[in-house]
Amino acid sequence: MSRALNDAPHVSEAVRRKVKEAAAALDYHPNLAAQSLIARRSYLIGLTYERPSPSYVVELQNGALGRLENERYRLVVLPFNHVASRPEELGKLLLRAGLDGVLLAPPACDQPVLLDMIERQRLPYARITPHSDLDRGLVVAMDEVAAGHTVAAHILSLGHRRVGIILGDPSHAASRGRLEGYRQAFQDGAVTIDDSLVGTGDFTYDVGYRVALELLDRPVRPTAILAQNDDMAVAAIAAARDLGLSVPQDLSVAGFDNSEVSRTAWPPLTTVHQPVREMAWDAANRLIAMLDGDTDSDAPRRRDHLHELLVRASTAPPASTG
Amino acid sequence: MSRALNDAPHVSEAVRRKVKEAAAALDYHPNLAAQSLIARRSYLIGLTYERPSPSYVVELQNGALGRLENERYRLVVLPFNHVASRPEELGKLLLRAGLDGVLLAPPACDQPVLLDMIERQRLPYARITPHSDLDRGLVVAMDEVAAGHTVAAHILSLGHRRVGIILGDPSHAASRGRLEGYRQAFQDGAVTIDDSLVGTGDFTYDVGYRVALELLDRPVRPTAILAQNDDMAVAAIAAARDLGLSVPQDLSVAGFDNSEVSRTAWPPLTTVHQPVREMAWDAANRLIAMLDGDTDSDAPRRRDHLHELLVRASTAPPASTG
DNA sequence: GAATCGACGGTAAACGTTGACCGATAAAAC
DNA sequence: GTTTTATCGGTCAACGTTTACCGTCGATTC
Repeated sequence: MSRALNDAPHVSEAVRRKVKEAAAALDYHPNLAAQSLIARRSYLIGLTYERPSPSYVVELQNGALGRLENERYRLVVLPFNHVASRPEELGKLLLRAGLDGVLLAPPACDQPVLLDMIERQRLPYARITPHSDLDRGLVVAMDEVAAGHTVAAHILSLGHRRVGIILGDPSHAASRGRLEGYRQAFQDGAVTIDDSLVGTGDFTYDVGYRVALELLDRPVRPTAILAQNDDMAVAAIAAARDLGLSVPQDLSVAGFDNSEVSRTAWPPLTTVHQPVREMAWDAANRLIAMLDGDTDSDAPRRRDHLHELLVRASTAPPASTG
Repeated sequence: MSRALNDAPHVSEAVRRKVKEAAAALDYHPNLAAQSLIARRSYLIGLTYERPSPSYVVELQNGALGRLENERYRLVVLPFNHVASRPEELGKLLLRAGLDGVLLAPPACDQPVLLDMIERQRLPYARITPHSDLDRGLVVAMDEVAAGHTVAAHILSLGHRRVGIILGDPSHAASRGRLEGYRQAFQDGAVTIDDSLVGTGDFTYDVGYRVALELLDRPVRPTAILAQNDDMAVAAIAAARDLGLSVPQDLSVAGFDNSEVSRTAWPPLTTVHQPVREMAWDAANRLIAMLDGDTDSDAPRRRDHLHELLVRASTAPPASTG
C-alpha cells in the first residue's frame, strides 16, 4: 500500500510499521517508471555543454549535482558538439531524452532555434551565462563585459600599452562580451586597441599556441597578452618561452576561467574566476523550483553572479616602458 | 498505433506513412515512462566515480557516452565521495536511481559490500580498472603493476638510483598496484627502494606539493621523483622550482595518467597513458551487450587494455652520477 | 461462385504505482 | 442502546504504451 510508505494520513501506526518492515526485508524499491508514469515526471534533469575544458565541465556538473543531492532528481549529461551548425539535432536529442528540465551551458543556451523547439514542447530550461535574448527562460548570468573590463584594466594599470589579444571561439558569445569589456577598459584608459594585435583562437591550447607565436613575431612585440581562457593563456606562456622570453619579465599574460591549469601553470596565471559551480547550482535550484511549482513569481527570472580577478604571478609591469 | 512507428509487420505502407506524418506534425514523442514500465527497463546507465582529476572524469564520461550515442540509453552521473567509509550509502543511491546498469570506476569498483548489494538486487554492473575480486562482474582492466613497472624502469634506465616516490590515495588500490610495479622494477635493477623517500599523497596538487617539499628537503636529495598521478607530479615540479632546482637537470619527475596538465605543464611531463576513454567505452559496450541479452558467452568477462609510457621532457639522466 | 487462407486493423489486457472513493468497524455522543 | 461520526483498510480506475488476440475483409485457389 502506497499510503504506508508515503506517510499519508488514515493509516494506523501499527500497519505503517509492519509495511515498512516488510518492505525493508524484501529490499523493496518502488518502480520508478510506474511512479513517473502517474506523476507525469521523469525526475531527470539534463545538462548540455559543448567540449569545453574538463575543469569547466566538472564544475558545472558538481554545481548542479550539489543542488540535486537529496532530491529525487537525477542528472543526465548530454554533451553535444557543433551546436551552432545543427541546433535542431540537439533539440531532438533533448526532447527524446524524456527530461523534466534542462540546463543549457554555452553555446547551446544562445541558440534561438533550440530555445524555440524546447519552448514549443514546454520543456522547462535554465540558461547558464547566455549572451543573447537575456529575457528568455530562466537566466543565470555573469557579466562578461564587466569581467573583461576588470582584467584589461588590470593590465593597463600595470603600464602596458601594446597589448595582444587572443580571442576565443567566435561562436561563443562570451568571446564578444569579453572583447567588449576590453574595449571599454581601453577607452577608459585612453588607449586604442591595435587590431593587428588581435588574433582569433578557439579556446584550445594548440590554436592558442599558434596565435600567440604570430602575435609575438611582430616587429613591435606586445608587452602583454590577454587570452580569453586559461588554456590559451598557458599556450601563450609556452610560446613566449619557446621564443626565449620569460614571463612576466618580458611578457605579461592573463587568462580567464580560474581553471586548474591556471593554478598549476608556471608562473601561476592571473585570471578571472567565473563562479561556474555556484551558477550551475543556482540554475539547478531555479529549475527545480519551477518544476516543483514553487511559484515565487517575485523571484527574478535573471540572476547575476559576480566575477573575481585573481592576480597571480603571470602579470607584472612592463620591463622598459619606452 | 505503436505498430506503425515501431516498423512492425502487418501494417500497410499507406497507414504507416500517414501515422508517421501525423506524429511528426504533432511533435509527438512516445512517453518514455510508459515504455519503461512495460519494457521493465529505464534505459538509464549510471556512472559512479569519486572526486578524481577533472580530466579523468571527462575521459570516463566521454568514453561511455561515445558508446551510448545512437543508443536509447542515457548516462546518469553519480559522483560519490568517501565510498570506502560508507559503501552501503552508495549502494542505496544506485538502487534507488532506477538504473538498468552501472559503470563503477575506482574506488567504488573495489568495494565488496557494494558489489554484494547490487548483485543481490540483480543490478548489472561493469567495473573499470578494479584491483580486487577480479572475477566478479564484468571487468575492464589495465595492468597497474605493469604500468608502474614501466615508468620505474624508465627512471632506473636513465641512471637514477635515489628515487623519491609520492603515493596516491591509499584507499585507491591503484596506488598499491603501481607501487608494486615500482618494487618489481627496482628488484629487476638490483636497486632497493629507500623507504624514507616514499611519501603518501592523495592524488591532489596541494598535498603532492607538501610531500614533494619534504622529499626534497632530505640531506641526500633524490635525483628523480615518481608521482602516482600527474597532478602530484606537476606539484613536485613546482616544489623543485621553489627550491631553486630545475627540471629535468637537477630532478627528473614522472607522472601518471597523461592528463591535460601533463601536456600543458613545463616541462611537459613524462607520464603513463591510461586508455581511460577506451576502457569506459568498452565497459559501456559490454554492459549494453549484457542488458540487450547478446549472450556471447564466449566473450571473456575480463578484458585488459594496454598502458603506454610517454617520455617527454621532465625526465633525463641525473646530472652527476655519483 | 464458394471456401480457405493471409493480411490488416481494432480491441483489450498488462506493466506497477497513486489517489479517490467506499464500506466497515470502532468510538463517541445522545 | 441507538445513532452519528471519525478513522481505517480495501478496491478500482487511471497514467501511456506494447503486444497478444480476434474479427473482418480481400485475394487466391479449387
